[in-house]
Amino acid sequence: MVNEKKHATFGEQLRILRENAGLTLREVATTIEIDPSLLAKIERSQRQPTKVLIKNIASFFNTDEKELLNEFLSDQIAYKILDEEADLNILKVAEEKVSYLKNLRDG
Amino acid sequence: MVNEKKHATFGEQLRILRENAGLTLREVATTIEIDPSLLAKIERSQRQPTKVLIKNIASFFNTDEKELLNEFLSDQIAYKILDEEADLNILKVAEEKVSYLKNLRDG
DNA sequence: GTATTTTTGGACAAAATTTGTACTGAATGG
DNA sequence: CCATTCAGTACAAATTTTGTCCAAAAATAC
Repeated sequence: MVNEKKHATFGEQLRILRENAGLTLREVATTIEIDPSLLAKIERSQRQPTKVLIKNIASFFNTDEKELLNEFLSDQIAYKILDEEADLNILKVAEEKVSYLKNLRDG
Repeated sequence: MVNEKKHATFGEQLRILRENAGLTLREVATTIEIDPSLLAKIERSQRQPTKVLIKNIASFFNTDEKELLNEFLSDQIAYKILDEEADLNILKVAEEKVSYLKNLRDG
């Protein structure tokens, strides 16, 4: 009862979307105009989607683009932490830096 | 009484270290064997330090390498959020994904 | 003032990373 | 069998990042 599917990666969520629609990689890939192999890699987080691609995916599956983009961005951060073996508390620090930098930039 | 220097960027902290030591860019740069211009850019967050460089900086200033590295990593995350104009809550999502992924990888 | 040193900023080649495709092989289902 | 789907590798092309050089600006000292 611990890890529901909620925090799957972007790729996993994409795969679920596709499988729920009962479509193959090729079917999705050709209509969004990329190589099926690339789509497969994206589903397995071996390649990163471009923003245009995320937009196309969102419209293909009729899901919210902004939400998909957020999923992708949080993926990137999660993977960075994993492969830097960084302490989770850098997230808190990062958050504080964001407001620090926003203050500098704006007010 | 709001923003103490605590959440300055990596570069700003580096600059503070250098200025507190009363040294010029050139002085620091030559002993850690980089171009002064590169060091200046790093202080202004226009270039990113490599890990080796962080190590050298830490040992030059006698500060903790791991801590400096964390500063740098949190910088990277903060800048990503800023230039993607991402919602701060992706940090929470990222944190959850980290444990999700760790679970997948390990147990 | 002007000379000297420090710092900034742009331009750019070199290096490193990422991307997307082609191709091969394994697995599955007729 | 044969056809199709997906995984996995290799690699050229594209993109991004890096580090240096140089000149201009800013600060400091004389």
